[in-house]
Amino acid sequence: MAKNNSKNNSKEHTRIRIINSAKKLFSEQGYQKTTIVDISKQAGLSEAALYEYFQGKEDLLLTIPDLWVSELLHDLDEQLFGIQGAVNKLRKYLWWYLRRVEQAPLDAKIVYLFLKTNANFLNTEVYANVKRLYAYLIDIFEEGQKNGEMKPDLNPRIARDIFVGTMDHIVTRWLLKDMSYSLFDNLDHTFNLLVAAFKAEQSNSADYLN
Amino acid sequence: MAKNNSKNNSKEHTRIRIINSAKKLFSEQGYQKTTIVDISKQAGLSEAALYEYFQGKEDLLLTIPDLWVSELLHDLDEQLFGIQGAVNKLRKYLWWYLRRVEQAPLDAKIVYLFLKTNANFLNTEVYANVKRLYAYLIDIFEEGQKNGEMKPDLNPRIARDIFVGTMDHIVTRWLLKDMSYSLFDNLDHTFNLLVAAFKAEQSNSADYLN
DNA sequence: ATATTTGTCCTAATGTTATTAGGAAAAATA
DNA sequence: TATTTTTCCTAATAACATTAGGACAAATAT
Repeated sequence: MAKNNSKNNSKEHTRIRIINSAKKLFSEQGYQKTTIVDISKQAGLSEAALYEYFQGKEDLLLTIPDLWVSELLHDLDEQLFGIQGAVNKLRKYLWWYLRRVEQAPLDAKIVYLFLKTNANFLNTEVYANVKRLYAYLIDIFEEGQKNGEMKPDLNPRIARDIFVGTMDHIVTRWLLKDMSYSLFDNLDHTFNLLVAAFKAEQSNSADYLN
Repeated sequence: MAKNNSKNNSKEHTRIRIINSAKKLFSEQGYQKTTIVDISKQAGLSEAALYEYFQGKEDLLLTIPDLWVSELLHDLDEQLFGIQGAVNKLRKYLWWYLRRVEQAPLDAKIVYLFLKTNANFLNTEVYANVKRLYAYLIDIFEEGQKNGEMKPDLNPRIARDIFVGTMDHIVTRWLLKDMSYSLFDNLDHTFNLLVAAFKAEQSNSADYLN
């Protein structure tokens, strides 16, 4: 009844090989232009064998970002742990996220460029996790209101929209331009402008530290 | 040599019929799931006849937003004509753009959800026109700096990124949520936050009127 | 008016690609 | 050693984009 480890490992290993091949090809050539034959060749398998691991091309497309985003979600907790103040948390969030994108551009490309067009996107686990990732921001803005860092009449959801919209825009352009420059260029200036939008007018900046 | 009007008209009419059919089906079912047979049936033609009008499915996909965006570009000049001050222009830009999206949601859906995934997108006329559309914002921010409305050290390109990112985010979510609410909900609050990011600190708000 | 060219459309291929059938070989288990 | 399960393959099948080749009619030329 107990499964043999080596078998398990090799099965898992093959699965990972397929995922990596698909990731590479999707992000290089796009989803449509990548064929199942391409992917299976790259992974060293026949087409049919691939169907033992994935239900089909679409399933494969959805699996890739699923892994990435759920990993991000788990990491975020760790990253924000111990950071004091809403503005500091926001800053960490932005730098952390762009770093993760920089480190996994293939995953990011699939999420940003190919996923939204998929009719099932809204029903996927990825979408749910992306929402959770963004929901953190709402908590941060609410915290900022409580401690006086942020405007008292700030709508946290709208603040989130502005923050996420800007972040997504930066990432999307970087991906479309083939990652030909640093994501962190001018990021300080961008962040300062965003904070100016959210910050309380007469912010006694040390208030929340007491 | 001179062409008959009725013939010309019927040719043009058929072309438009095909475009409208494709627009409807692409935005309802997505690009991938829409077949050439679907489109040609909807337009009352055979598949082969469609190829007299368009080079193929991809050409059809690119033609639709091309028409829309170039129309937008032309309209924008008119809309901003006579509006005084950078903040007022920004406001008009935002309201105008979202209105146009509201009025042509099928075109918007194609631009926002299906176009970016296309490998040729960066080389299309649509992309060039979208860039021009967004470049207007840079002019507006520069004007705002000259007349003291905007922060003197504002980087106009970054301000544009924030503005466009927020706008695109609002539109994208609205499209993904099947246009089930008004694009203008909370728009005032959103706009005020954005302006707070860009505005000069001690803005003597009437300066630029002199 | 008749012949010829051009424009519009069709049915029937063709070729690519995702997916499935059916079974062989190997590995695990009894 | 026999049997079941896993993993993989070759060879269909089916959906679809695109093309061939020609019919028919409208426009134009003679």
